[in-house]
Amino acid sequence: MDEDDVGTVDVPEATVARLPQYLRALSVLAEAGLRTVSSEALAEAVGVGSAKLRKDLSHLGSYGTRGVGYDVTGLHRQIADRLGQATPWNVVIVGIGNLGHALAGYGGFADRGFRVVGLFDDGPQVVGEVVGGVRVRPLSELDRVVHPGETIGVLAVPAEHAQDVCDRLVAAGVRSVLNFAPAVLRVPDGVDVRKVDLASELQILAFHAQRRGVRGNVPARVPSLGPVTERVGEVV
Amino acid sequence: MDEDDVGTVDVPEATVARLPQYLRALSVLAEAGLRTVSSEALAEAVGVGSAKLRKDLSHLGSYGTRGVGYDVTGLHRQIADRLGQATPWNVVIVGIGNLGHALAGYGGFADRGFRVVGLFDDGPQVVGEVVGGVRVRPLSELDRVVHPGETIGVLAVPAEHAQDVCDRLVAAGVRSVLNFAPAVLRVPDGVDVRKVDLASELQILAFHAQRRGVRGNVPARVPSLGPVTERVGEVV
DNA sequence: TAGATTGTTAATCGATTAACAATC
DNA sequence: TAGATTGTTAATCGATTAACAATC
Repeated sequence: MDEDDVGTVDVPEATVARLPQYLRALSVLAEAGLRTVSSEALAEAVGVGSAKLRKDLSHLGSYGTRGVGYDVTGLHRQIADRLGQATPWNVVIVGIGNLGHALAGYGGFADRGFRVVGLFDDGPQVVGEVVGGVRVRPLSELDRVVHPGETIGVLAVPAEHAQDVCDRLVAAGVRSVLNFAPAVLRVPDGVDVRKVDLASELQILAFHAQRRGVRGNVPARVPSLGPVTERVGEVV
Repeated sequence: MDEDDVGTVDVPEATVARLPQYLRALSVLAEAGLRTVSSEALAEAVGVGSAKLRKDLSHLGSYGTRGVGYDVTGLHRQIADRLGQATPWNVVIVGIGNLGHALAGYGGFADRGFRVVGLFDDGPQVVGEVVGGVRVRPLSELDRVVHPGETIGVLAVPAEHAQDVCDRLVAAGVRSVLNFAPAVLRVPDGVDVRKVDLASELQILAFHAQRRGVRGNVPARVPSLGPVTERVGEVV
């Protein structure tokens, strides 16, 4: 495959979802000074099987070297290119409440190719506040910050406002939305929405815990630093 | 299937991940006063196909009524039971930085069957602070709050501390972990870990955006509230 | 050449989907 | 009975996995 062919061939969705994990592991290995890495070792670092890793990389048209492994920085650059991280993506966050605040101040985005360029909220007590060096603006100013098609919108508003705010983001030219509101968003074709539902994640854990039957009966042997009877389980 | 058989039969993982969405939609419908709902209507509310919804519910052994639909409150209770929400789950949050703070103050957990019973951090400037009515404690007090097997641990610490803190949670009896740190956790059998990686979510969106080819070329027609030339795209 | 490790093949597994018989 | 809608079947699709020939 050609270097210029980036993005031409279809990559399975399950593979795409793992690319960020590979990228991160490669960053760590590169920082540790490693030059090459085998599929076995990289897979171990990411917590997947080596066959799956090789299959994933084969979709990128990535070439390792048989008998040797993958060039750490080379593979890192290849994946980073695929994720469009040659230049950083602009991100706007709408809804500067509890969660929006945290996301605005989260250092982990900059490290991974994203730049928070706008914060938006219509609450009069929030507008004007500066979070992480960025001033909070009213939503009416969305157009001034969003580069159509080049800006990712993060939605951290209450569920009841999510659709409305999403519509405004799309109108401003946002084509990629990360939705933290527990609401289903309708968007036109060509707009990509991903949803992160924090409570759902807990509910899924709860389902499995319930299924393991830990509820109600005393768990068999739990590694513990002290006798069980000492635990008071108070709720602060 | 028996009412008592809850949790006996295997539910596919993909189905489990959708149960929280169904539950939420049913809450909304119940609040709107709806008595029954068809698979078509419920599926529409959740944004999935009706065949998938019926298949999912069939795994629960749930019985709707042919020709009529599903009883809204009945189905709600059934799913809530499966998620173990007859009684609330206890949650502890470790790492009261930016994100941990937001999670501790997030109202959306209580509504959905979870109770934040402990906040932990070893930073001397954070310990003792009260967030959302709960006092931040040092990690050494984990044992006092965790009910072995009945408490879900939320990890909001930096990646480099994630494994260590996770080990301490497990030692205290936590069997379900929600990990926000971009790190791979090793846990013993019987411990369930889910990972939420915020930067990854953005990277996946970026991959698709890049693939759509929005980068570099002006997008065709973007619905907009004003002329494109007016956008200055400043970075605050 | 001998040893190591990739990239690919083929088998398997799980999830989705459409269609429809069962039945309210 | 006629109309509506479930629960299930069977076909299809996509993802995972193990094995191994290719090749460094």
